[in-house]
Amino acid sequence: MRWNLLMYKEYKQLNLSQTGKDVLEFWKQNDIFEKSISSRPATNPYTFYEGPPSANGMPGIHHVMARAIKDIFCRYKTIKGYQVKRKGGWDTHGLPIELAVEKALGITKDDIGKKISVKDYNDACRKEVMRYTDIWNDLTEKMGYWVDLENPYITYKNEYIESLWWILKEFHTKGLLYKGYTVQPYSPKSGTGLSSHELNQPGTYKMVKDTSITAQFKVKRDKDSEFLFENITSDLFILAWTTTPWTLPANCALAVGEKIDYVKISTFNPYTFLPVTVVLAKDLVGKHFKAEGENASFADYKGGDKIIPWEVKGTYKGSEFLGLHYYQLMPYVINEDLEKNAFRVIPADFVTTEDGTGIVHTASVFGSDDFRACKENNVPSVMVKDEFGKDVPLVNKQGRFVDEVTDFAGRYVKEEYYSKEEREAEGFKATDVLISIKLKTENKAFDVKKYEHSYPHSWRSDEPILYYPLDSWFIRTTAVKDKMVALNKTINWKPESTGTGRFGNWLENLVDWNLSRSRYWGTPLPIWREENGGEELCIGSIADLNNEIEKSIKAGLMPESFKLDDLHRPYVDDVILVSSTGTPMYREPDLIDVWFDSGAMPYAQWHFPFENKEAFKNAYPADFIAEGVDQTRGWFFTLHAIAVMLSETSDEVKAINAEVGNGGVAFKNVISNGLVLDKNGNKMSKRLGNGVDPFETIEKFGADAPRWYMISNAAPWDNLKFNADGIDEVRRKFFGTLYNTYTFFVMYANIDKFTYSEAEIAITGRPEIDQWIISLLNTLSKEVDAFYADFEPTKAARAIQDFVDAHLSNWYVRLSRRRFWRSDNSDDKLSAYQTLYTCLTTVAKLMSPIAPFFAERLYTDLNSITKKEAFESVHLAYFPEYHADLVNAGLEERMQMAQDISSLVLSLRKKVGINVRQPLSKILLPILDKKFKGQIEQVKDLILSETNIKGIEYITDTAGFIKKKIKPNFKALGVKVGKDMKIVAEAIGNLSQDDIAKLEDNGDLLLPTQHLINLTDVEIIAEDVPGWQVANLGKLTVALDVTITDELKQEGLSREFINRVQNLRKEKGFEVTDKINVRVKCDETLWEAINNNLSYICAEILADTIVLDNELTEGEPVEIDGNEILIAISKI
RNA sequence: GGAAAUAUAGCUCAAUUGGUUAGAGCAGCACCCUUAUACGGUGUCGGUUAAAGGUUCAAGUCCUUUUAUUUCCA
Repeated sequence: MRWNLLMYKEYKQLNLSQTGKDVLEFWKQNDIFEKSISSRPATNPYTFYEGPPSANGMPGIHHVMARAIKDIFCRYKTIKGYQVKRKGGWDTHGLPIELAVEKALGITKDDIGKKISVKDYNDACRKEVMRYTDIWNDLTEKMGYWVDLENPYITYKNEYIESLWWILKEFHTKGLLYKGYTVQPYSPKSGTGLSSHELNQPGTYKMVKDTSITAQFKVKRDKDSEFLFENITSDLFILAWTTTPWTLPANCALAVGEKIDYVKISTFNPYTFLPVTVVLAKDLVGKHFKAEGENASFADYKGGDKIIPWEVKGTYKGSEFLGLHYYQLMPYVINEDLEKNAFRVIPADFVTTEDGTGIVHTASVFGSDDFRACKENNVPSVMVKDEFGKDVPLVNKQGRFVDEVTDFAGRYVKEEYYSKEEREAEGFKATDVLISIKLKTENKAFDVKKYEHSYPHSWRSDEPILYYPLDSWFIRTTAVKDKMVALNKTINWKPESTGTGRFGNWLENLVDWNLSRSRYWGTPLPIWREENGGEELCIGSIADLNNEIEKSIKAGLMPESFKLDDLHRPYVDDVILVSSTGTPMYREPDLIDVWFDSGAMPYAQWHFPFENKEAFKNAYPADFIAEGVDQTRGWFFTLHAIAVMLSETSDEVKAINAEVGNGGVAFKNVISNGLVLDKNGNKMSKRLGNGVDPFETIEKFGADAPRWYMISNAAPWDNLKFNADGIDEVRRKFFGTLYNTYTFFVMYANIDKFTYSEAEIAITGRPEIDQWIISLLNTLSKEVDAFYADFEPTKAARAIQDFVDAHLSNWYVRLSRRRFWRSDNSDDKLSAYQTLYTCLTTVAKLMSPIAPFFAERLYTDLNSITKKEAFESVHLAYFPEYHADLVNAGLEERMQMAQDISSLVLSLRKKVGINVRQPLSKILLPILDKKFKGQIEQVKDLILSETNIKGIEYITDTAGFIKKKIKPNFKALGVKVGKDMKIVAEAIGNLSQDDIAKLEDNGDLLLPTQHLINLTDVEIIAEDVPGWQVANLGKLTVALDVTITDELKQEGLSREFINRVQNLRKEKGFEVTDKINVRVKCDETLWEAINNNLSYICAEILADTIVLDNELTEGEPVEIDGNEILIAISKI
């Protein structure tokens, strides 16, 4: 490596991995991240919220993706001049952590408090939760994600919890926090609920044989149901099937599918032999009726006959039944509310016609679907009052019927809950069987049989679980539903569909937020209650709590020495408060949903409102957040819900919202990014072993290439199929090209000692090609700015990549190379340096949000020599300004023409087999319109040098030389002729060369179809020049003169010779500035060619002399035009 | 079962928002260029735009139904 302080750094090769490490060190040594914040005015904040990761698992490559997106916009806003503080955070509570600890300690949930104290358990959780912190921090650093890791918020800290309590208290005060129940899997034996995680344990579901009943629900005859009684004489029943007959006393509704077809059938009850008419799903008739009985004689039927006659009396849609009332099947419990609002038909989306009758018996308290359906339709539950006057279900917590169910009082509802002896005793019958017998005799059962199905069992006791209503604390989110929906519409979602669809629909169907979790490691619910549930106190701060504790101590309920240092369980459970009447109040034992922890981070990260009110105000709400789409109902929801509710309940938040002009949202812009799949589109998982290790990837490619690959390949919200080959492609194509461009620049800049110390040459005074690339560069800056601002990083990356590859490297540098070689220090050369320098530094800035390392290296390598800007880092610089006056559309257009024409000429050369080193005399260009010639003349030199052609001739069609083609412009014509398009298009296609000429002369033409068309309705191109080699692209047509004169031939040979000498120079390792002498042994034809172009050749190869030496023996043998020659070169 | 996303060349993506011969890159093949040594150029190979139906003068694009993959919820 040649390197001194005054020279630009040159590298042997592109090594992004090493670059990453070097730049990281540079950032660390110079506190660049801190400076990127401190150098921006605090009065111009841009707020980003970091969704806290949980550090109890290893990070994967998808974390690199998600965090790259966050990083991009933070860096972008920084170089746009905003102060972007980003506080890191850790999500530290929750089930995954508890499970990991249970696994590590070899215990189950049941052992907590027994084999291990809650204290020891929680200490283990506290340790576990930060287990991978170092690895996460390492990744954060290596991937270049700038976030404040020094002062993160941690959700288990007392201050954090205190903020959560404050929020809960605000909600509680306004009646938005209440105790209700949900139906959950419950094990009567162990007396606990089972989490969905526990239900997903292997072996939970087992095949069992249960008694199933198809029950007859008698329809009340009234004006709503009258239509159903048409043409029948018997009583009318709805058939509903259940595998849990014990839930029938609690029946409160029947659910139908609105789109399902149902039939009404007259027949006889098989147990009572009474005539009945029943309703069931059309598709299930075959399961309940024998084909032989259809339309059999009703008169001939005798009770007990095997074949029971039946007849279809009508067909209905489920929707027609909605609102029908029926008589309560087992009327043990009844009250006014039930009388009025229960025992009716409701719609439900879970009804199918796979089993049963297509009508579902619904007992709201014993099924979660049932519960939801009843709630949605405002059907009250069948409940009884307990000793405290509280509503409880018909089955108690031991799994026995309550006294009100007189016939079965005290009986276990499930056979399995009885002991083995009891079940084997003489005359024992399961409760389900007893219920069946009762219903049969009462003409309420249509069918009873054993049914085998899969049913969940408790992994603890191995007995079937019950779905059972359990106490839970809820946040009344439904109270602010409309506001949440309205405010969601003010949020900018990327992509939009997640906001309107997934999130919007979720809000439309909002239910109250179940906050309760029966665990140990989490934020405790700060609610204390009297034992009978009478008085209730919600604590909103540590001070409040201490106050209450003091009262309690005075009342003698707690020891004087008591002091609470940790708000977690078990300590907080030792707190017993005193009610206004002097009775003890105990804490509600639940923890709260961890999602509340993270959703409250805007407030709790600052310990608001206890501290940092200013900091909070300056960072509320977030301008931008980004997480995976799986957070839609997670973090995105909880942030939104808490923010909207606080905007309604909290005076402090209201005041701040008013001050900062916030309508009540927690975030204004949100990207929900997609998943990272493996290269075959499969989900990455530990089991399949197809995960990609982010550390290995970064070690191999550095962080920039993977970041650029992930961002440029697919929009963030599309799933990404991660393929390491794609990273390599990005490295070669984009970074490789940019690196080459830099290398090219510094190679000559170092030779010429270009340090941008000369005065700036006015852009308008620079050559056409410089003005062109500067024009494109400005257009690019504007586009990229708009893309970033619109949260479209993919479009930004693609635009930058296209500029670097197609325009900067393969056109600008390619055509400007000779300007850098010239040994004089003309303005032209200076222009070239200044222009390329500007392009490189500008590109560095534009790409810096996505590829922060390489951009840094590129920028600082250049800027540290020129000192053009005072910034020590590209991330401290500012986004390139857009100069509209430097954008020249006409210039861009004619340069595009030059590129197209060159490409056409090269393709013609290829077609006729004349390579580019052989000069040709001219090309012919048909003139398209008035400005065409002027445009081409300005870029003529570029075309000629690129294609090695001597001249351009323009031709017009006056000689009838050119054959033209005419095409309809459908877009323009469509508006004009509409339905006649077909005939018009055909007529235009049939126009003769003369007609076309007339149209061109007059500006319009009347078609045979009587439509008047003008020049804007069609596109006319010169298609062919008969007798010439011709190529077309769009409107452009190029004809090539393929005649090779002797003079051209000699020139061609000279260029071949130059090429061979240059190859030799390179082989011998000469510097590009070394001068040489050349001796050559060749035939006369070649020598004549060399001699005739001697000065040109010498200049090209930096030779002082070229001599013919037919005695030459050393030298290198090379081949030119089929002849072997010898060339010997030597440095002077 | 509900909601959402996606489906275009072997692979990764475009297609000016409805305008007529659906384009790039990669991979493959052939040739070429280069004092930027692997970036590039020219050509070649590759498509019933997931399927079916509809609206329209005109559909990859709009509508309906279906299929596949994925996610979230139940």
